[in-house]
Amino acid sequence: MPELPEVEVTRLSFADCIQGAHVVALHMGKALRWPLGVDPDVLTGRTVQGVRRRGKYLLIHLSEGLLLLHLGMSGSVSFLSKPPPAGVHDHVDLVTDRGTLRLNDPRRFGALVYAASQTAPQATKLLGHLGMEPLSDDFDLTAFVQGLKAKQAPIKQVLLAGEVVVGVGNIYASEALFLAGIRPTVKACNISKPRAAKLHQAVRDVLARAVAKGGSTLKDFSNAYGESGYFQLEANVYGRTGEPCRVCSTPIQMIRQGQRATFYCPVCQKH
DNA sequence: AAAAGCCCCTGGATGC
DNA sequence: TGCATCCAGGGGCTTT
Repeated sequence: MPELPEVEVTRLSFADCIQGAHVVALHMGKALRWPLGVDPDVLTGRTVQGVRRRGKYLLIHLSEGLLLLHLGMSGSVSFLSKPPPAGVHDHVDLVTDRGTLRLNDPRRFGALVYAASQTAPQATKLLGHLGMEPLSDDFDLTAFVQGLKAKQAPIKQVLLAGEVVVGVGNIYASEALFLAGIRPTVKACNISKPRAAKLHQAVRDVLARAVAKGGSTLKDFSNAYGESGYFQLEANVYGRTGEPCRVCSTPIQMIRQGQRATFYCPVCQKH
């Protein structure tokens, strides 16, 4: 999926358009990861009050209740004033009087879930365990260091798990660890405070840069206007197995951690 | 309690 | 060209 930058760019691309709109209908096609959890018809007439983001979830706040939208691995949304007939992978149409928010998701790992409130069980189940927001003031260095101290797992997997910090997906986890000079296999609790501080900064930097570039490292990502950002941001290690490190020319290595690929430079990331 | 594995699903790339 | 295999941005759930 889309990692945090892509989700944030997606949010920015339709939040202003849909704010204040009235829901006309909600059409759900093929099953996504979870059922909506409510009769779609009950949403008709409610007002969209705003779109926020928590981790990789988009929170579409209604005059009553909210919709949790996740793009999964392959989801993208578009906001259309005159939507063409739904294609095979278009699974959600949130029709409003300002336009239709359409979810296209070939792999259907995405989800749209209704929650009566942010503290309702449907919401807390998905959001309750999430860690700090890396691009907000919430991302406190001391709390980050303490969070890492509490984890025995390899740092790459701790970043991915989203319990310490959210939004770092498989690409940016490798990229942030490269920037911080940390080997992905190191136990999180064994990272010294100064090195954790470097990682803290690296996570912020890599995500903020990607947002500024329009969420660009993903090869088939496009925002709600259908504009794509095809590898505008150069990866240092991700997907570069065997290619020379941009700093020291050592071939980049690929390993597997928790059935996900991890890339690193064995020289720049010694431990 | 925490960490590791297991799936969900489809399409594109690669290999024989 | 055709078919089989592998791989992919996530993450909740089940098993160790």
